[in-house]
Amino acid sequence: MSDDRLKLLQERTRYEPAEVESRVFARWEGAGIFHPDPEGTAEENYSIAVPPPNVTGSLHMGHALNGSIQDLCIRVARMRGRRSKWIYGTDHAGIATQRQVEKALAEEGITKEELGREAFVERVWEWRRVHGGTITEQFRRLGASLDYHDERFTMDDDYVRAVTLVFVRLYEKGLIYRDNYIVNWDPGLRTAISDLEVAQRTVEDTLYSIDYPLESGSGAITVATVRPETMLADTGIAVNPEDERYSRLIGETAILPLVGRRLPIVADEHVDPEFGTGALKITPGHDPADFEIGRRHRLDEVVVIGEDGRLTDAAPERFRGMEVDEARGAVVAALREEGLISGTRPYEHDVPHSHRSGRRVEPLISLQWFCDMEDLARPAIEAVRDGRIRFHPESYAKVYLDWLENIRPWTLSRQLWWGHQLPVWYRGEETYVGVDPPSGEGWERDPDVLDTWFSSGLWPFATLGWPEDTAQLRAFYPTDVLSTARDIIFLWVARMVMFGIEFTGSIPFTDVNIHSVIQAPDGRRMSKSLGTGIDPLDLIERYGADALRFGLLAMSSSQDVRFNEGKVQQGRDLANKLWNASRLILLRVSEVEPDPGAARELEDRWIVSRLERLTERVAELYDGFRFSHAALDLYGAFWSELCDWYLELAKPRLYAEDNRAVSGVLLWVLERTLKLLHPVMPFVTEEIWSLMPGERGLLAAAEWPAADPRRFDEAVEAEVERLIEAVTSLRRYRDEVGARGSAPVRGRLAAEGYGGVRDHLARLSRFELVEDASGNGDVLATVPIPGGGVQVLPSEAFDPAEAEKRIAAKRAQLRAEVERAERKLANQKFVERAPAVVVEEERRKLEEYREALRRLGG
RNA sequence: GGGCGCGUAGCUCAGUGGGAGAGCGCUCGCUUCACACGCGAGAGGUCGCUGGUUCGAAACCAGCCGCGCCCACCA
Repeated sequence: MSDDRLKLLQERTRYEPAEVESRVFARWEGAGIFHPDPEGTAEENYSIAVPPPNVTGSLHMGHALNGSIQDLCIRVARMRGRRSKWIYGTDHAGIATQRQVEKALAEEGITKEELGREAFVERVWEWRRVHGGTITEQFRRLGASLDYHDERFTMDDDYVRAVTLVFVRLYEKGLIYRDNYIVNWDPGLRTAISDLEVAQRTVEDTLYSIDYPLESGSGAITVATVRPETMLADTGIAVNPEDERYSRLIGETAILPLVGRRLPIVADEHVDPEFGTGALKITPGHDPADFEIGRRHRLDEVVVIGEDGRLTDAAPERFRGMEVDEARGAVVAALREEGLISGTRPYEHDVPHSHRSGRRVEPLISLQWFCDMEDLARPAIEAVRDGRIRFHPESYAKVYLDWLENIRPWTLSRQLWWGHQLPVWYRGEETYVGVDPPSGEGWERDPDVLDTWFSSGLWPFATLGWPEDTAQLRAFYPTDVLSTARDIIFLWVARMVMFGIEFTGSIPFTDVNIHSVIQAPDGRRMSKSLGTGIDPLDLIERYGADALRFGLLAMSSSQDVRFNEGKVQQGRDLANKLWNASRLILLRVSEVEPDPGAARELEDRWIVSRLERLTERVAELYDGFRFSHAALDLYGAFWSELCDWYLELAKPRLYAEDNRAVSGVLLWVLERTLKLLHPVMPFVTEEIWSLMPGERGLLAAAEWPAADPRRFDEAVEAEVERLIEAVTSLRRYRDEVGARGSAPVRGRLAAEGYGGVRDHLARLSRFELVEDASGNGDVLATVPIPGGGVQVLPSEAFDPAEAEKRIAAKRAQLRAEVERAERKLANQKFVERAPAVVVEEERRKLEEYREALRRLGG
């Protein structure tokens, strides 16, 4: 080791992530291990496509968690010797990005309309040039081993061509079509949005009862509505066919107040006779349910609320041009005047809101582009049903299947400027859809762009060069794992499966990992607007990237989990402990090869056995997507078994003049530990790896260890287990009797089976074990240990009076245990029906307690 | 309305049929030559409630209470 590195080890008693991380990251990138050559087949290689972050976004806790998970997977695969590519890139994020730029323009006092489409789009590109690199830099800080050399963007020319081609092919297949259909209109963004971009919110409304006179003149039919202004677009009334109150009115006609339109009264199953008056006004133009009913009964479709949120010319003149809220008041007032409002009551219900703008969605009939999903869904359902794609946890397969089995058409077009413009041109009545613009004069291109998630659906293969048959595609598609939070299972995961199968003939990945949602510490959603967000970069600065990674992995066990900074601290402590354990080893060992075969002593064979088991367990947990268990098991095994016990047991030999044998074991132990921990904490492990003797290359590219069951040793584990129990028992005694400082308690070993570990027992418990045969006269107490006890003899270490009190307490405790076990064994049913081993174990314990009690003179 | 998940130590969470666990916090003791981001020893829980299955339930079943999320065209 070079002198300055040696000095660093000697002097630095704390691990300092800030100093290490950038240096280590540069070594990884310099070695090119994140950028595999596109060779071999996807079968033998390994790949993950990152969920592309919004191009102008910055790293939030969800990114940090999912980044930690994916990086762990990629690093394990890479160490297993598979050519591993973590596909990187960013998403143009249509609505989100357009809004950001619009906001920035607003601050300059310009609207996008003043700028014009072309100039506006140029501004967005400019925005991306300025802000687009932020999140990439942040992923580096996290240690993410993404393939940064091969960064994609959903608005790259190649990517746009792939998107266009997919649209054209689906159009040619007849799945994409243009239609007048009821859509979710976002009045804030002035665009149609899909069902998945709508969220229900509970709203306090007024439910109005309105009388609609019958044409026959024989009274009126009363309907209930929370949207009286939409009555101007009513084209029918529906009642339940089973509802006897209204059966005589079916086929009759009502007259729409304020408008005078004739409204047929129809029978439809959808109407709930129990609700309101049991009569439903039908507004096909402004209510999705009414739209369906209207189509079933061939009712007229009238649109009175325009895309600008104002009443259209289809409304009576006095209401035209009014905003919706204004119109509501005006309509109610007009109805009141005519005495047609027969009741009002407060009414709480769920109302669709735009996920993006937060505005109440205005359902209206609009001419949009749609994609029929049923044909695409069928094979995507099959892929999960037959297990070619597996969800982790499994329960999400059901969520996915339920959605696909009831899938509805997808509203594709968005009235935005930033995004993939539809490859559609019109000329009079003609429509042209194609990859290349039409020839001839007079064609006008559809101004709309595609839903952002349309291009996202192509992510795993469009990033690799599809539709060209590229080496990248052959080497890395299909990918292996897709990891994400549950909120985009439908928006993204399902659509990738559908598009993947449709356009490549292959499922896009085999395993879908759905990770926890991390909430704010108080249980609310973590969000910037609520002020509940916690910045992962801030945590990296305070605790280090390894600490953050460990903490996030450790806390992400169930569906939702509260952010717990303590877990990040635990990660920092672990990194520090690892650093210090390494200092102990590396500053003392002889320069020998790491060698588990050098394990001769009991404790050596014990730690080797334990680490082999840990190796097996960790691989199981990593492969089973149980990352929190893996992180915490590694923590526990390293801290307790390795540091608290093995290193303490090995110290005397490490400090001895000839420490070659133990050095071989220690180096092997360290090597194995670093490898197992590397996917969780890549920086600190890589740094320590570089300080180990010998020329060993990068840990990130080192060979992943396979557990060797031949080195499992139950007998040795049991023996050390006994030793640990005995040491703990003696230490407890010391503590209880108030033994002073490091003064040894004198004692006489009166227990079987400690021949080989007598010195360990004495040293770790701070007892002086003497061979004193001078009778039992001065035995102050007997401390029970497995297989016997230790007779305590007078010494300078403590006051005997204290000891007597303690023994009395212990006797009482043992008597209680004996009684409990006796009671259990007296139960005939237990003895007869419980498995023999269980009963036997209970008998064994009883004997043990009796024996211990007897030794204490009870 | 349907579905998923959660309710275990003061806090955040493990534990899915054989005597309640971890980290933090708390108490006591320790300048023990890797680490005070440390070492040692403790205290602390009728495992949401009620029934049931079982020799045995925190775990399995049923019902209830509370909380979170997703899906859904009762105006």
